[in-house]
Amino acid sequence: MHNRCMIDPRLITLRVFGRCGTIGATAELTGYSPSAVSAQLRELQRVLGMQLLTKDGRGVRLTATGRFLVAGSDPLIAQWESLRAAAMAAGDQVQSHFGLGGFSSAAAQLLAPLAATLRSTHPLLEVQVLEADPARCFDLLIAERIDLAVIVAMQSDSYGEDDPRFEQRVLLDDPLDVIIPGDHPLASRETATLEELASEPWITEAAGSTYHSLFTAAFTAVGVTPRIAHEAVEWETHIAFVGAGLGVGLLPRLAPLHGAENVVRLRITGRTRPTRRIVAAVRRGSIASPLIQESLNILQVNANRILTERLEEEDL
Amino acid sequence: MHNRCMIDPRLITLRVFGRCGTIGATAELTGYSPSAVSAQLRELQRVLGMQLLTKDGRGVRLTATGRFLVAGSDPLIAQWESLRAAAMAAGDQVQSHFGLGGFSSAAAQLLAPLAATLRSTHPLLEVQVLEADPARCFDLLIAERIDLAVIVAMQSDSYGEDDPRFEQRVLLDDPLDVIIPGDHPLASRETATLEELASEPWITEAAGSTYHSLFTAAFTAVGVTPRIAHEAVEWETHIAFVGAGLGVGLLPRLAPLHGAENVVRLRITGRTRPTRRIVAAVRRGSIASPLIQESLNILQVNANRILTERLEEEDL
DNA sequence: ATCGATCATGCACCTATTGTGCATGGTTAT
DNA sequence: ATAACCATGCACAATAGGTGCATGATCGAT
Repeated sequence: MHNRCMIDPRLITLRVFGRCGTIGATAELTGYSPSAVSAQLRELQRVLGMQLLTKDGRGVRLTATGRFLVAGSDPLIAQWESLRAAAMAAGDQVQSHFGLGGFSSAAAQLLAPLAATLRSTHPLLEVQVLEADPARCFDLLIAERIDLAVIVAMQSDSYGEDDPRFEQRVLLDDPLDVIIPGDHPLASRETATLEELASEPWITEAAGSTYHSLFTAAFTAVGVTPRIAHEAVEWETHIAFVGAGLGVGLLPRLAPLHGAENVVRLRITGRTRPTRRIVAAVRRGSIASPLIQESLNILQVNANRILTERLEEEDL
Repeated sequence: MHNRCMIDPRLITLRVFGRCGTIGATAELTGYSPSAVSAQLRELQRVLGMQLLTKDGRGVRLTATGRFLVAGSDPLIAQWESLRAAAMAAGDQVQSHFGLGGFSSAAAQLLAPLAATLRSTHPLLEVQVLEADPARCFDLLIAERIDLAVIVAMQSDSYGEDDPRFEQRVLLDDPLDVIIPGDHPLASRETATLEELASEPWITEAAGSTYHSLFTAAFTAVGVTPRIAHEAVEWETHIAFVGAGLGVGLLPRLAPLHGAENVVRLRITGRTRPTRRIVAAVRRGSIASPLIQESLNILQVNANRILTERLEEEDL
């Protein structure tokens, strides 16, 4: 649990606190107890001779100095990651621990094979996979719990493409299919357009969730406002709802149907073909690390394999 | 003893090892025991998954990866120092520990007043002064045992003016006087030239010492080769030798005669007036720190005071 | 060759840093 | 007013990290 190193772990903790703003959340994210986080930050202030935190209501918040330190530590972390990566590459060596993070369908389709491959090619490397949603993946990267995350890119998120803390690389654009009940008028079709389905009752995630913004973006692009009938979190649930005839929904191509009863998957055609962009994210500077490079290659190969399999599928 | 922070202390230890090449010397310099240094470096290799050391005869030496890491850590350290300095300045705060280093006459004339001033202006700052020769001062800076050093600049040394690990600032040029026995024919003079004293038996430090290079440089500048009769380490000893009539010697203006018997101090005039340049050195990046800035100002004020007192003296 | 010096390292042991779990006190929302 | 939440202090436990000494390996000098 304590594989952080080189940069004082208490500074890492401070950075995490800088993100989530409360001791409790910091503890949850870092894997420490709240008392430990509190003690760490107190000790950090003592050793640096800086006041970093102030009481604020029932919580605490960063002082100006604290915010300054958090922001200024970005290049420091990046520099270290970069140095480590270069040293690894120069010495043709590989670290002993490697943390991966990703959301469910990516974890199943991309992360699992990656972990398996790494496990066989580097027998004495302990690979750890954490399933987490994209936002949490970024937090886990900051907390140095994981070293590489596979996530869906989100424009609406607080982590921009050019965040100084991360480097990102597109792996694949995963199209969204539409799933409809088997007894739906369009069920015998192969493809459909969003316009054709505009008046259907839709099943989506709760507002603010990972895919909701993708959902709304897709429909605003075609200029219609879908009627949201039901909300579900897991794809399993989406599928079940559709199977029960409650409505229609979007399902990423990567998410398998598992031969669900009474559910048909249709490709979306027409002007707007919504996709989710799946990217790999690492801490800035670490991208040159041999292990990261190897992982990215494996991911890319898998992503390409998936894409070509789809093409062959379509050729049938 | 363990005020190092933020950058993993084991990396600091590795850097020190990179300089002195042996575990024992590293231990001496860092203040750890040899076992501790050995264990630290072993642990560092484990946690980084890199092989940094190799057996070499009865000792160990850095691998290519190790050297790479040591060299590459320079900017990392500088970046941290810079960040800390900026945060300190931004928050108008001051660290809790401050280490000073310097050689004897600088320690007496410049460092002691500095420490006294800091002690009074920052009552809860613990100031530590280490007397050490210039080369060791640089090592102590690397080892993070001290934060600021007052040293004589040496062109022949392995630490150049532009070393990426340090920043240096000239405090004052301290002229070298000549000291001769009271019964010497020139004893009644106020000044002398090096040429006039070329044939005297000279007292100097051992070859390779801090001042020996200064000594030879002065005489090569005037084109004569002095006869070195005796060697002494401490100025006290130099003075005693001269007082005993064993020869003549050079003595920095900053080093006091303490009313020694039978010794006269003469200013050196003529084409070549040897001086030793006294500079302050800090770890790169830390120069913006408020405490460092304040210290440098105090040092500069003291240096200027010394210079003006000399001018007034000469006016008499 | 032999002996002594020099180095690094392993081991037993000790210390103090740093973690957890629980209780407490202050602060906000219902 | 009461409940929920948040940070923190304290007793206690684990463990990282230190010292000192003994050991083994290598080199230089006699």
